[in-house]
Amino acid sequence: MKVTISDVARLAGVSTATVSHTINSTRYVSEETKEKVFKAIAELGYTPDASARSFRTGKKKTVGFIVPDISNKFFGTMIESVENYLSAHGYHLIIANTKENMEREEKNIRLLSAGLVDGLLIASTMDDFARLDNLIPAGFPVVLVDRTFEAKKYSSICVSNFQPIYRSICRLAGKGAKRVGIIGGLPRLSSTEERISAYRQAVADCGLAQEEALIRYGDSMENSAQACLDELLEQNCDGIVVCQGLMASETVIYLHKKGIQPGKDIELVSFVDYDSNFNELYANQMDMIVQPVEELGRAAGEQILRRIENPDEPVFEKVLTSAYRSYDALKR
Amino acid sequence: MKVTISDVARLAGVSTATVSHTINSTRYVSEETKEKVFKAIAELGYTPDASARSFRTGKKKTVGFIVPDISNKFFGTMIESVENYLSAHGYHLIIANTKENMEREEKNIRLLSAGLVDGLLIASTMDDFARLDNLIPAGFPVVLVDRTFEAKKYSSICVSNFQPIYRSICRLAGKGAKRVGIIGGLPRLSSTEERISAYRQAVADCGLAQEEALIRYGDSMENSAQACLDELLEQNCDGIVVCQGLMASETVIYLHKKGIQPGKDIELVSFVDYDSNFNELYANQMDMIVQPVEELGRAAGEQILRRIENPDEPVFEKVLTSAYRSYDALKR
DNA sequence: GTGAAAGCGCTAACAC
DNA sequence: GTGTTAGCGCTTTCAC
Repeated sequence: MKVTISDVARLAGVSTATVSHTINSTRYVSEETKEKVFKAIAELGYTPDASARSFRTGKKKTVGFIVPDISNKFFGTMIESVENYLSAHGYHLIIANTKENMEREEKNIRLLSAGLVDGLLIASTMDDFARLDNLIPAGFPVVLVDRTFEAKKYSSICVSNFQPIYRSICRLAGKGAKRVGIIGGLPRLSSTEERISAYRQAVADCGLAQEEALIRYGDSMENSAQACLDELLEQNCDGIVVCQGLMASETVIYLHKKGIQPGKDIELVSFVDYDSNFNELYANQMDMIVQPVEELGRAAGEQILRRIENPDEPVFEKVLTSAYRSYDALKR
Repeated sequence: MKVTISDVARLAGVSTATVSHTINSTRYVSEETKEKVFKAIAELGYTPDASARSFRTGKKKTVGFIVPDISNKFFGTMIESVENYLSAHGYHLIIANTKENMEREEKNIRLLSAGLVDGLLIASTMDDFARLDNLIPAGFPVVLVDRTFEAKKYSSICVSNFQPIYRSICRLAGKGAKRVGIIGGLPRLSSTEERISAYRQAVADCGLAQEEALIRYGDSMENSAQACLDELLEQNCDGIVVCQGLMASETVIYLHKKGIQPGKDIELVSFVDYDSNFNELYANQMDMIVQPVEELGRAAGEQILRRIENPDEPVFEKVLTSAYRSYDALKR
């Protein structure tokens, strides 16, 4: 049978209140009483029941993380970093995978916010802020991660998308490129939108070809880059920018198969996933944009705990910057 | 304020019992009563409180997964597959990352099994079964994943380790290799042990060099393969077997940097992570062992739910087999 | 076909 | 310095 706090109290010859207070150090208990209590606990092998406790206190010590694609290295590393921060602060992490599917996101937010977690980290795949907002109970702690919305109702931790793209286009222009294509992620995401708009602006500013056919969108899942590449190569691009890590590795492989060498036959700039081994292999053939994933995760963990512990703090926005690794720097 | 079941009952003019039964379809309720109840629920925006419910019923509808390294593609894909199965069956997944650290595993098992989850999936990093076993409350549903122990006390889902290694050594021998080295994972793990013992046996059976210096161990985390490789190359190996995906990619990169080409200058066999893009890039230069990660995850989810729902079923063991991709098959 | 009420295990206000 | 006890929101037995 399950051993409860009353069993411990009985054996130790004290009240349940005293047991509770000894366990939680929540009021003074004399040394000798403490000792009796701990002895009884050990003897019975008592462990406080977490679900009774969270029911009583209303705190679950648990955070939910709505992720678009767990098996993606970018999010995998982020999850690791979040989990690391949370567990160091006594919280647990519940993962929900949406596979970039809005219905799944909807369902998961609903389930998790209904008393399962104290707060929610969301890397949303929603196209519509209102649809997301409707799911969230009033006052429920939420932090948006990696992807945000116009309406600044919730705190967010993102990475600057404009700057690295703008910079990369200018670099390609400086090296003589005339027709630079771009492969973006899902068009509905804030990150994609920012990147594409940076592209448009840079292409205009640098006097490069401005054609809609040079802008392609993948879905950032397995095998979505090839079709985009075919279309881009047909346009005789002399430069390509790839906006996501998985698609970047697919690009590299596909070009390799076609015998097209980055840095020689075509200029390539890619978002690469943190610590992906591709970085190493292609570091001297293409420019890389490396997002600070671990910092993203840490900051997200930090913010959600803040909001949980102090829900009335004003909305907070953090924008981190990516590292830009130019391959020219590596040639001597 | 939080709206509770009594608020709904009051507004609908029925008892809390009726509300509960309507929500859960747990006894007959007349159509008109149902209607009143649902109307009240909608009006108040009522959501049953998950933590009250799990406190009352003792079921959390949550499974914990103790993972050695979340950011590793192998486990990332596995987590995805587990989460997929669980969420389809109304369960949530709590992730705990141990970073191959036994103390962290200990702490996490203790925390999670104390009323936070209904069952535990463990890819254990423990060297000692007793140490693991001590942490688990009697009768608590546990399924071991990917790594198991001599004592068959818990159900397990693993991948056959002996066969692919044995086979690969024989293949290398058949191609004329004389000195085949191996890079194993953490020596304390069952998977490593099985692989190394397959290696020893194959090397003996095939008449290859049997030297302890040909057996090296990495820790399967970032940057652990290089040192092993240096030592192995010094031994003038003509073949190398790498027992883990991350170390395999590091191997490929390191050899590339040193100008050593797999399949030409040296024979290479690697465990590669499912769907890692390296597969594509090196498919015609080295043999690959691909583990059925998704099936592993699905089977693990299936088994843990079985044990949760029927704790008295006998212990179950499943051993899946890896795919072997020989690169010779690709040359015409 | 529905209601009343006990009680899951714990915390915390109140009392002494 | 410690004990008594109400009650968190729900499910479920028992009763009608």
